[in-house]
Amino acid sequence: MAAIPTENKRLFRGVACCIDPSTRDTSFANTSRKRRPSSSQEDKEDLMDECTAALVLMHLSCSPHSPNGWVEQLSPAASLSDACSWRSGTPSPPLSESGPSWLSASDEGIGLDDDFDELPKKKKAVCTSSSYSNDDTTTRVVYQCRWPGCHVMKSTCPSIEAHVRNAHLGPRNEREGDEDMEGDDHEEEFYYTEVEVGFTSPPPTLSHRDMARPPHEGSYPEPTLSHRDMARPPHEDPEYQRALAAATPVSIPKTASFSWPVSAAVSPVSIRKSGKQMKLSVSAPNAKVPGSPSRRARGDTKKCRKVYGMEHRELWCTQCKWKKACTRFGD
DNA sequence: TATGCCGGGAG
DNA sequence: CTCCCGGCATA
Ligand SMILES: [Zn+2]
Repeated sequence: MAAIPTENKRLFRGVACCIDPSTRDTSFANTSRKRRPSSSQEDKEDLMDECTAALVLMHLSCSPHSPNGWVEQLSPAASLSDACSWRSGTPSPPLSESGPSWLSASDEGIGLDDDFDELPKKKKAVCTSSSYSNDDTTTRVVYQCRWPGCHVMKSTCPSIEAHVRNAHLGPRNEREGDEDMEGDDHEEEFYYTEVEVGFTSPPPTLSHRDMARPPHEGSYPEPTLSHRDMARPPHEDPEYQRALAAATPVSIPKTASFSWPVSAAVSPVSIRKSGKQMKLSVSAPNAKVPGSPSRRARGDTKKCRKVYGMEHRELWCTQCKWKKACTRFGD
C-alpha cells in the first residue's frame, strides 16, 4: 500500500499498459505472462540503445535536477543519428588525444552504419603526429618504451615498435593462448609512448598513461556484434562503456556527485591486474561458502537497474531487463 | 529495505 | 530461441 517494492510499479504498467492504448492490441491478458512488443529484433536497436543509454547516463550525471525529460527526448529513433554524432560534436575544446583513437579517429565513417568497423580494423595511424618533428623548431619527439623496468628510447616510431616487439612481446605475435583474440596485434602501441622533448625538459608529459596493459586483446575480436550483450564474454560492453566514459570530456560540475560505474581512467600504470583468471585454485577467496558457490558474488558496481532506475527500464541491457546477469556493466 | 540474478515458465 | 517473473542470496 504504502511501501511498494518499487517493482510493482512497473508491473502495473506492464499489465495495464495504460499510457498507450496500442491499437493493434486487443488481447487483455490480465494475469498471464505477456510478452513485450519489443519492436523487433535487437540488432542495431541494441546498439542504439547503448548509445542512447550512454548519452542519457551522461545527462543524468550532469543534471541532478529534473529526473525526467531525457528519455522522452532522446529515446525515439529520431535521435539515432543524433545520439551517435555526439562524440563528434562534443562541447569539449581540447579534443586531441588521451583516449581510444577510434573515438576521435573516425570522422564520418561512424561505425553505426552497416558493417561497423571500429578498432579491429584500426588503420596504422600510429606514427603521425611525430612525422613533422623533423622540423626541428623547438621540440623533438622520441619514443620511450614503457615496459615495466625498461626505459629504452628510440627516435623513430618503427624503431620503438621493433624494440617492443622483439624485446618484450616476443618475436612474433604469439602471446599466451588465452581464448579468443584475433590477428590485429598492434600491441606495440600500448607499450611505448611518444615524448616530446624540448630543449632541456626531460619529463614533459605522458600520453598513453592508462594504455599500458598486460598482453591481452587489443580490441574486440567479436565479428558478430549482434548479441554481444548476452553470452557475457569476459570483456565487451563494459569495455565499450569504459572507453566511452574515459573519452567523455564532460567536466561534470561538482554539483552531482555521481560517479561513473567504472571510475574510468585513473590507473596510472596498471601492470598486471587482470582478475579474470580462474578463481578456482588454492586458497579460494570464499571463506564462508554460503551454500551455493554457483551464485554470482554480485559485484559492487552499479548495474543498469540502479543506474537508470526502475523507470527507464528500456535502457537497461537486455540481461538486466530479464533479471539476468548484467552484461553492460559486467564488473 | 533494495538490488542482482538463478532457475524456471510461457510463448 | 526471446521474454518474463518468483524467489532467493545478498548488501
Ligand atoms: Zn545491465
